[in-house]
Amino acid sequence: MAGLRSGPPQPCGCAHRRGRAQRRRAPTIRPAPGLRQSRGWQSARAGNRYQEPRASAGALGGTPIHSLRCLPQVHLQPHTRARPSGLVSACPRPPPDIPSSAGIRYNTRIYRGARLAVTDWVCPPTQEVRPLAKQDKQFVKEITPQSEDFSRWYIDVIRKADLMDYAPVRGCIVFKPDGYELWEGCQRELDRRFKETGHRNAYFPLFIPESFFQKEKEHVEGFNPELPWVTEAGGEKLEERLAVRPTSETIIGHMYAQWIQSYRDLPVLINQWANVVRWEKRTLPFLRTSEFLWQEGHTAHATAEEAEAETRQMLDVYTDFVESVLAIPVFRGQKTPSEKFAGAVSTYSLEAMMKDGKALQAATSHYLGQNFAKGFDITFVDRDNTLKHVYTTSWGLSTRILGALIMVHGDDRGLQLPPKIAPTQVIIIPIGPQKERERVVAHATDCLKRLQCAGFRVRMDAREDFSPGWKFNEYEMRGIPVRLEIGPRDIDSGQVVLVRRDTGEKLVIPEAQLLQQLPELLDGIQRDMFAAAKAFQEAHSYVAHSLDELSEIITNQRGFVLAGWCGDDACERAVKDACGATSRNIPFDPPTRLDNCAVCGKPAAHSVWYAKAY
RNA sequence: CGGAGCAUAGCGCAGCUUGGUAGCGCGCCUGCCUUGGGAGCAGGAGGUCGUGGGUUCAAAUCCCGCUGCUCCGACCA
Repeated sequence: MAGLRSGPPQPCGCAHRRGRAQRRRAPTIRPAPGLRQSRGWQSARAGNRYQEPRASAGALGGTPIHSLRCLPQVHLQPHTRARPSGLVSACPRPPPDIPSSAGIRYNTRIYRGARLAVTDWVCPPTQEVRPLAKQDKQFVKEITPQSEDFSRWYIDVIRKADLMDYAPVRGCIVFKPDGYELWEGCQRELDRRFKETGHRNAYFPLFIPESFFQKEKEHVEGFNPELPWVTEAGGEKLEERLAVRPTSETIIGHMYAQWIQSYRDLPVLINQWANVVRWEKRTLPFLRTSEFLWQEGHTAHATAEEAEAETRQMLDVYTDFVESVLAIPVFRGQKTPSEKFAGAVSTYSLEAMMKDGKALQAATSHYLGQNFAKGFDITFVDRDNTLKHVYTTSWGLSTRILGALIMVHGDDRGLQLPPKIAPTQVIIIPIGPQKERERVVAHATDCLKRLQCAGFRVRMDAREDFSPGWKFNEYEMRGIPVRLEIGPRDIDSGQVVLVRRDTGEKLVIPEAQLLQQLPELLDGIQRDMFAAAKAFQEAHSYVAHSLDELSEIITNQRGFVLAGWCGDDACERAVKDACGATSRNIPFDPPTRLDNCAVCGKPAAHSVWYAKAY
């Protein structure tokens, strides 16, 4: 850290390089490479969850800081590096109600080969709206515009927003704190939902004996090419090589075989948070890395019906999480046989549409039937005193979802985070001349503490060595949903300025109403971000009746195309060969029914979403 | 794993064709000055040019290998 460097540079006696041109400042605004917070970063976090503020927190008024007993004292001094800690658990409160995405409904109409149209658009209540200053100016110059090169944009954003760094091992990344916090948010929300549906966490080994993979034929064929092997340890060659897990069906199956004896032991409902490794040929940060983080649920049931219900239930859990927390609309459906998980009877998926029109599988849930039960001899004695194989499921969601989060909501200014997942929901920026500074920072700190105490995730940037304008751009790039500006004029008139990241709208509200209005504002942003993503998804969803039509849309329009499918692998393959799109899934509730296979013209067994995929 | 491109200071790049002293902008450090959309002035620090070999009196520069990243294709969450 620069802040730890010692003293001013010492003049050295040796012949130092000379002749550097005199430094000239460019007249234009320049970016801040590195985005380091070198010092004086006065910030603190509140509780993990975005919640309705407590009524008892009171209105923002003249209550002195020290009267808020629930917070430790925070000393704000310029150039301190201390981060106030202990604020995290300052205000314990019950879990929030996460409204289901079912609350938002959209009416769609389908045209032949045409776009799906959105007719409902929810706007949050707004107060006074001031125009965004110099709105058309491109501030974040180091981010390639999406329209120019989407891939480049993606890489630029994740690096500038400081989410990750490349690791020295090929295809591996470091999740930096700002990126890892997003994953922690996913864990928090998902874990709660898993537990609410009766699951418990456990942890299984990273290493899997080679012989385990042989027990399920499809499984071994599916994963063999991408397994890393441990062949030597402790200076000796191993008798049996160990795979670094690509997924844990096998080793968990092995354990379940020992744990399950009777129908009374069922169901087994276990989830594991873990890292897994798949040696990928082509890697992309978050989307495809050699090692990635995920959760994998593994359950065992007495009947097929129960296992199938579990499979579908977890898909619902994922849907709720992805749509209501991440504000990413998804297409739900079943994978075609060629796209299903190696070893599964059936695979279900959520497919999300990125802003370049490509698909990203957001989560999967597999009904494994008795495939693994037979491979690993997982049996139980049923009520009728007969020995039976169990029925298993597995379901997973990985850090890949962060790539979706970025590519669904991000824009040319950088990241854009939905309030429910944003590690920081509100950034407070005190503004004012030197002589007013003490007063402004004290007031802003007061505001910070009230918001934190009310359960919001808030930070303040009171650094003096960055201009307000710089900070505005900085936090927009980092995707923080709401910026709160406090300056002398605001204090004098008892107001604060709130600025939305998603629309750029400025709202000036009385400070006394902040605690009442902020939840509405955050909810509004959450809703609008989902609605915007939904509108985009529907605007880029098409229906095709022939391979030519399908191909033309994929090539020229980008997006998802719904087409009839007879069920033959060859027809699916033909689509891929024609335009590079693969079948994403067979939707549960297709927006329209198609009578004939788009490729061969035979009666269609299903309607399938096709798209180019990540 | 095939095809292409890139690798020089924290970041973005020039220098390479035609071998000979390591350069620019931003950032960083010090001081002053400033703060409602990326301010200004002055001074300063920082690079064995990805890595290993070769050619040469001499290599960032020429040649070969390796590694990593990016893009395009085949495989996948």
